[in-house]
Amino acid sequence: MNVMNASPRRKELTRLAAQLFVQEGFDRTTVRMLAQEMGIKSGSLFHHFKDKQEILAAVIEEGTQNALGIAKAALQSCPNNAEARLHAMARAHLETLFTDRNAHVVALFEWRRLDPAASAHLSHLRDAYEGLWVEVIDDALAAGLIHGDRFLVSRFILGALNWTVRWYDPNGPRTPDELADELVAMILSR
Amino acid sequence: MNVMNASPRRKELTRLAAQLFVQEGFDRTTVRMLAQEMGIKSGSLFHHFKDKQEILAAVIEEGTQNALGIAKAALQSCPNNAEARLHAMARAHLETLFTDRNAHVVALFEWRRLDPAASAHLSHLRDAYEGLWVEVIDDALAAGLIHGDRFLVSRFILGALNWTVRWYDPNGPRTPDELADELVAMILSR
DNA sequence: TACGTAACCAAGCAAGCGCTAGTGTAAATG
DNA sequence: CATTTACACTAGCGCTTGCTTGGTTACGTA
Repeated sequence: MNVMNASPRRKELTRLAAQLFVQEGFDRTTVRMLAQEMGIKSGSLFHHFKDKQEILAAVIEEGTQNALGIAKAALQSCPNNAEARLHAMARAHLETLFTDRNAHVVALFEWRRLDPAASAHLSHLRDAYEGLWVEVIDDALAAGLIHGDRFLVSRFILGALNWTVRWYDPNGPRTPDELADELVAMILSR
Repeated sequence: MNVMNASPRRKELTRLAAQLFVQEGFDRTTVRMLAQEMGIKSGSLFHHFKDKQEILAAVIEEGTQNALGIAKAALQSCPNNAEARLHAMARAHLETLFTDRNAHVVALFEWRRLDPAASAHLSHLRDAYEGLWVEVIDDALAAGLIHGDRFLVSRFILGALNWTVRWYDPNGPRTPDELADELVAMILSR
């Protein structure tokens, strides 16, 4: 059963689930497929997770916690000026997006499959993450680095960044950091 | 059966299907739900479409054809300079995205549910549409309106635009045109 | 009147779904 | 040593799924 634990075993199972959810989509991933990937029988799965929903919630929670941690760390260990912080957030976003790709793709594209309770709980986490962005963008606007409506600017930036999961090839010539820098360069006023 | 026809009846059914696919997602939309929404019984559905897959393909084809038409018209009826064309494309993109919202949301988020044959066929249509964008962006780069890598710039712009379906409220204070103009303003070099 | 065709329906099949119940077992805990 | 805990198993229930079957109805055309 284990509602909120995070045993190594459960973490590993969550990782495998994320992979399958990305490959097949949440709805098409059956508990039998999950169990097979995990090397157990489908019945055994419900020892680790209360139901299929909880697996989805675990995947998304894991990914978002991770993103929050990486972003906070990036902001603390970067020069304290608006431009550096903007770069740091963009880089952190893409870094977490591609090191933890499966979890984030699930969070981005399967969020609607969460039941209301899980969605409410996880919304707080996501809001905390987006709060970091709002701060950084406000600073950049105040510093005159970019202009426009703070709401629109942040949505456009996050949209451009999140959409990268649809086309970016990690084995291609560009690193995620280069991607982040190119985007920031594109929107900086000069 | 009717593989490639576009009778008024079929068009209307396709429109209703798009709405349900957005509401519930393709996988969660059952043929019984579709039939009920259409005011017929589930068996009758297969008189109009060969299978559930074909309904999805019809929705996406309809939407993409529409987008292509609107974009071409917009480009032809706008001043022949790089900046005007960039504005026109961005506006056309958001116009079609929100007048034909359901079909486009399906195209963006349920594309992977297409079987390989339908996907191959529809990819050509989508490539034709993206070809228009590539032209316009190349012109804007050549004119010095924006800078950066042509590939990255186009992906970032399309990402920011497409992501709007996740947050934009058509009943809010902003029009799609204003959205498009704000995005173009954000990336123009000055 | 006779025919062709588009549109529809009632009924149901085979397959697959999430999940439960009950059991076995090895390791950790008292 | 006795008990609990963690993890895995088998078997299958109850239900829904996409789709098929075999037929009826409405209507334009010859």
